[in-house]
Amino acid sequence: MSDHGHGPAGDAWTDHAGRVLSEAGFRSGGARSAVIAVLARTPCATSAQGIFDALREEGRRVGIASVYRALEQLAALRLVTRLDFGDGVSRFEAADPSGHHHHHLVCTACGRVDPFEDADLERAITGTAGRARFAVDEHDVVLRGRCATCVAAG
Amino acid sequence: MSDHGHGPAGDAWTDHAGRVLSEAGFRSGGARSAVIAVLARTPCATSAQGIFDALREEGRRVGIASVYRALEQLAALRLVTRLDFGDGVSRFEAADPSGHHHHHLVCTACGRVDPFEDADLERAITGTAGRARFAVDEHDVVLRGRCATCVAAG
DNA sequence: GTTCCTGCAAAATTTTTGCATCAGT
DNA sequence: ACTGATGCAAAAATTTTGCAGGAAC
Repeated sequence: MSDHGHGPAGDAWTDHAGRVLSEAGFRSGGARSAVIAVLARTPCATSAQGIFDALREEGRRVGIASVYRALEQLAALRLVTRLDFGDGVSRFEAADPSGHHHHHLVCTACGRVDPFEDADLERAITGTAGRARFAVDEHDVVLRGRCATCVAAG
Repeated sequence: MSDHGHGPAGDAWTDHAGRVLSEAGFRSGGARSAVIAVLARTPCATSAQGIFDALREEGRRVGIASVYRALEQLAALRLVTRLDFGDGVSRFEAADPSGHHHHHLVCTACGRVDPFEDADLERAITGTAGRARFAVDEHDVVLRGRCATCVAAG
């Protein structure tokens, strides 16, 4: 693969995250940097356990508590988005500082998660949010169904 | 209150649920009936613990395991919708057999959850689902922000 | 009477917290 | 040096499972 190690966020996001963190008064520790590195190269929602496993595989000895702490801080600073697909595990992904984002298709048969983007849907949500009696500043959309592979498998 | 005890689903839903359950070969036990009764009169997403508490308050001695088991069965039969607002607690609400449904506004300040409906949004989702490479049969939308009360409170 | 349902307790899972130690500024 | 960051272990919170007794059919 020529695109090795580059997720949707990539190095630009890594740099951005470091900048925001230091401006917020956080120090640059090893565990959090490692979590950021994994998120930067992960294309879509991963769990805390998934990040922990990835770090262990590359020989990095981190405590899973540090992974959770890092994710919580990153989410508070809006550097990562927290997602819930209803399987009892929180998932996380790097958040583009421009606000550009995608939503998710979840296969109810195999658990596969695919990202998708849809401008019409975003427009509709913007309209809905404008009419709501809440000051909306975030939204999540999850579509559930069967992926092409599972449909083909019967 | 003149509308005492009637949620959005009400008695019609209670009857429908009983019918679907018996057709699916389930017996009519006390715990599950009690869970159904609570769901029928609850206007919007509640947690298993909330249902358990409601039952205890009315003097019904149910095990929380039975609540979870009932909810799982009802969800499998599509009689209830399972929701996740990202706070680590699964929530449930009666599902209208017609497919008519609403989505949710969640206040990030006080935790309040309000339902809303939006035909434009539904249309957009239908369009998105049609273009997806998944066979979509379900969707969830969560809008997060601050409710009027919390906005007013500063 | 058989099989499912229920309640209680125990277990499993995911996430959070306490604390001594290490590292960044 | 001071203070935040980290790893480990213990705790907390939510959900699931095992099992004996009771209820539905």
